[in-house]
Amino acid sequence: MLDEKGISKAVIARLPRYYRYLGELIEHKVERISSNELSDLMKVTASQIRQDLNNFGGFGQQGYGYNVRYLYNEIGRILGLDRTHTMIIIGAGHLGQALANYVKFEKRGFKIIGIFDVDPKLKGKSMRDIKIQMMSELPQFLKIHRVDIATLTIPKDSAREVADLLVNNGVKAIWNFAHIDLNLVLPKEVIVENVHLSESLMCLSYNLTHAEGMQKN
Amino acid sequence: MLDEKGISKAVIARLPRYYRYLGELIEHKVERISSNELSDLMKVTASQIRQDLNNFGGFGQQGYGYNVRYLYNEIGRILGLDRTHTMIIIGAGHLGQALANYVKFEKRGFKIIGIFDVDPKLKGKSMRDIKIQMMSELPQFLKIHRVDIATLTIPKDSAREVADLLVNNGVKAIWNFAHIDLNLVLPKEVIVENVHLSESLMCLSYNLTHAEGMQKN
DNA sequence: TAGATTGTTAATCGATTAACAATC
DNA sequence: TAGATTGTTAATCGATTAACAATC
Repeated sequence: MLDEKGISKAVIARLPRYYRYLGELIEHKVERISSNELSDLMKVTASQIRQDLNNFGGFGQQGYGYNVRYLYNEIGRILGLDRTHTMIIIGAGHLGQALANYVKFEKRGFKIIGIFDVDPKLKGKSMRDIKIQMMSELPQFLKIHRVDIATLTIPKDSAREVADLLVNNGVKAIWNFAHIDLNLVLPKEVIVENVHLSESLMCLSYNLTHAEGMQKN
Repeated sequence: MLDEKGISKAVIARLPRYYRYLGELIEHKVERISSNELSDLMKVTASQIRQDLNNFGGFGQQGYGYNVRYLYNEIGRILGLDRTHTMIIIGAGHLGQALANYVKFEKRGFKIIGIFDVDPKLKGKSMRDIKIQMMSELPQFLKIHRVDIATLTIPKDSAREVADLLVNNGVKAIWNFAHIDLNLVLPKEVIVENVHLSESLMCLSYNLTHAEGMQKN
């Protein structure tokens, strides 16, 4: 396996999309594909596909192209989808529920082992066979269970405090839906992936407002 | 107002974050800020801040910096947050409910005027005073109401068909949560903003898997 | 006025695309 | 073998950063 260090964020962000298209090709029983055919399908340059993949190793064969299933598995491995990641969800509101109920995550190896909320009304209730626990039970839970990823679907005001608690109890990665840049306030070795839905909607609004004069890039 | 055409996606994507920080500064009663102070706060270069803002006009003053509230309002205007956008939600599952219940969208001018689903069990039920309607009622609804944005929180398999229906009935922008690149299958003048949550989670997984050898950029 | 800080041009850096030799 | 297509180097393009004159 070649060195996978120093890969740019842009490349990494494209991998899941390659993975998705390859998965669909498998569903359609396609066995091999050239960078040119994939380029047509995904509307990116063949050059970019080859460059991106060669960051991680030579997965293709001259004169043949890429074996779809092999490449799919390799990208899955690069993305860490060949392992199981344990996950907890903090915040059992609608968004937390939406994520907890999203079955496909389980299929990709993200196993939800706990759901937490501050609301006493939710005490004892369950989501997908997982009992909702109170936040006060979280520290003890973290002492017993290894948690790879904590998903934060809580209001921004409590996000920092909760994130600190998680990090102090050994959580190494946070999937953050609160409107705060947790990466700036947590130790830099903690992995934070921010999902800012309102910012996505604002970009849509920008494009809608400035329609007709299509922006480049 | 200066020309706002030809702004790169990277710049646009940063505007909501400036907007958020400026909003917080207003909450903290900060009246003025220099690109250098904002740079410290947001961990981007002062140069980038000045370059980004100057794509849209000179909002600052030499020797003074930027007036926080003025800049906030200007960026809001650039993002189209000074108008009201009508929005419908297609798919009243957990994610659709999460978005429908997110009060802040309303505050920013995104007004939900309809929620649709295929599930007859949801018929007659309401979310935030908005009655859930059946998909069969959608075409008629679109003839009566101007819809700026359609939010798609439905499975990927029906997404394309529904998107076509929306576009054929005059919807110009789609906020897409289904795992399909609708921008590639719809007419190019239709504005599509994709939110692929599973791809975000995969990036997190990548970083977790390759931790210690931190990636650049 | 002097000091501060912008707006903007120029320099650098990195990412994307093109080209082609290597090779299946 | 001949044709196809990769892996990889080189060229281009665009985005970021640095520098500084303009000016409040």
